[in-house]
Amino acid sequence: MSHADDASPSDRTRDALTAAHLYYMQDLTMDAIAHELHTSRSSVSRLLSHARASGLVDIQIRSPLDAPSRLEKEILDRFHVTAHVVPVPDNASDVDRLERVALSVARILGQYFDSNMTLGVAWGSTMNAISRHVTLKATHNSQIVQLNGAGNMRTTGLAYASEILGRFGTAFGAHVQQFPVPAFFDDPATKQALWRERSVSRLLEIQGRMNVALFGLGSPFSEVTSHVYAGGYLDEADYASLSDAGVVGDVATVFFRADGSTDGIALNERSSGPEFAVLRRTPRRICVVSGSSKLPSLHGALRADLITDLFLDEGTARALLESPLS
Amino acid sequence: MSHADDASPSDRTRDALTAAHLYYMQDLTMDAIAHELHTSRSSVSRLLSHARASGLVDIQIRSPLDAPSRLEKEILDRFHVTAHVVPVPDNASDVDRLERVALSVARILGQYFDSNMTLGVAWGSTMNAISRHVTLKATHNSQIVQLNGAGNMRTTGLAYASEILGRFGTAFGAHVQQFPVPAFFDDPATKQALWRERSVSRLLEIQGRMNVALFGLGSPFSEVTSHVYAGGYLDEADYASLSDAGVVGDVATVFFRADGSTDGIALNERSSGPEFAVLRRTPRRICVVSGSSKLPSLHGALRADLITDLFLDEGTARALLESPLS
DNA sequence: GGTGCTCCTGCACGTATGTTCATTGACAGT
DNA sequence: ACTGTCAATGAACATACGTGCAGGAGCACC
Repeated sequence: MSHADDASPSDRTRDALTAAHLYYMQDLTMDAIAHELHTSRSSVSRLLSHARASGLVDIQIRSPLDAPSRLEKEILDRFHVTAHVVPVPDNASDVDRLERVALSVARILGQYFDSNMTLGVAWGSTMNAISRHVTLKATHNSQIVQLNGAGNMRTTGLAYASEILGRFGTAFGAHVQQFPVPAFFDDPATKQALWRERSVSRLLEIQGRMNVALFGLGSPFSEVTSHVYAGGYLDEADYASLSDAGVVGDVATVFFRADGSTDGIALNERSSGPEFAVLRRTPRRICVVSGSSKLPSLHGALRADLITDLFLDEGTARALLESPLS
Repeated sequence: MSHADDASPSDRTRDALTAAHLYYMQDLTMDAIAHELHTSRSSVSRLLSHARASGLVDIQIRSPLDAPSRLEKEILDRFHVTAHVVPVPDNASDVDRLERVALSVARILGQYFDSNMTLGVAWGSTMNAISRHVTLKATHNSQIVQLNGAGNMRTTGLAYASEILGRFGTAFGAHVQQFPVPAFFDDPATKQALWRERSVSRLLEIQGRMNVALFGLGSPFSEVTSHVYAGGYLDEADYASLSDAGVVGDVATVFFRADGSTDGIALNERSSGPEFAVLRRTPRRICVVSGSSKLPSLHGALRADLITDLFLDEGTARALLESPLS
């Protein structure tokens, strides 16, 4: 018996594709598919897993526009951002909350990002969680650009940031543009000088043209400190100066006050993050928040008009709406 | 215990939506969802069924553009239409074939049709099969327009056509425009006269502006006769004239020859179907074929440039490619 | 307040699906 | 040719899922 089985390269993909067709479009059982494909049921199960994991099958949830959740509608009315409330039980732990919001975002992100686009991503525990779940989606001529440096006194941060960026990059088949600078410079002058370097200014230009920005929120003075504040990026003096300036949070290591203002916050002069003016020029600015400890920060970010699309867990959404009018 | 259960109208939808989120975006098990929603696992199963059936959950299969099936690519190269090959085992019966192709089309149709659009549909066994499976998709300000009359010597055909059209209409929440005329007039003059009536010309205008046309193929001289030829629409003389004229098939009761031409086919003067010129002005023209008995007809339709998107079963696709160059 | 009706629920069962594990065959290095 | 590595397979098992069924809540009609 002469085997005609030339296991061509993307042969598995081809099979996965027809299996997916048969399963999702024709409602065949895996057993039946196994029979049609002359293989075992287990293999079909695996093929389908593969199909889902590699983005061949795309499952979307489309709210019948007349019925967005009450919370999402109210947030739109009051803050003028498109909210996506992620259902999470109130008794969930903070890590659960983060993980589940991140998973949801990762699944939906593909709807915002496509070929020929540039995605700016920050780093931090939120971004890290998201990056660990992004689902594959093939794109062409697209790139991921790092929004702010991750170096600090102990490390260049390259490994950490590159890990996050890399996951986005491979998921989308996109080119990754790293930003190998410290999160904060010691001397603003150094930043100015470096910003004039062609290698850096090239990257800044890419940032300036990005189509989608994805970021979490930092909240320096909340119980649960974010990655930035735990990682040795700031010293006591820095911290004090933030407190004095009335800072409530940051986006990509750029700080802001409760009213959304940033003027006169000294640390921003030394930050590697994008000026908010740049961010505001980005058509889609996706902010991911989980856990109500970041509420003050979120209020500031909303005031500062940094957000067009907001992902948050149910509890935080409720808390946001219960807080005083703004 | 005071029940706060005010079973609001679209409360079920709301629940279905969160259940879908939890299931498809967060990969929770139905058990876990049941727990979070304070209900039983079975109810969650039903909620999810509901979510899928009512189009809240949308499952798409996206071929990673670099790997369309070999057949689809070859068809594109040779005939310049986007083919969608539906995998069907070669030993499947003709009804199976039709049913499975129809199911696939029904599932994918939502990707072609949206709000503010007009969909023209023909009738016949293929259309009937598709209509029985169309999945819900909410649209606004859209309409379904009947392409050709269905009346014959025995019936107005209204019930039959309206059944088909109606299913599309309810699936998309679209307004249905029926076409209450016979499939074929006895006297061309009657047709001319009627075509000048405002009620009819209004409908013809709608046809002229449709965004998507959906139709099967008729093949008068194949073993398996289509609905048109079995239903008493044509008499012996008509049949003979078609044969004499070298007709190989029809689209919406408008006939054509193997080379795609229609000139001088007398019956067309009496047909209620849209002139091919009208059809060709329609941006998307989706043709559904199952079973290789319709191959000659398909060839003609391709020559006549009636098709932009072609759905067919695997066997027919192979047969199409094996036939002589065209 | 009954009666019949429909719709919804949770249980229990059988089936469909995911996953572990031992086996196999292909391949590269020696 | 031997051997270790690796990916892929199907059998067997454990789990998750769909659905028929009986009971109960709501509601209209007498």
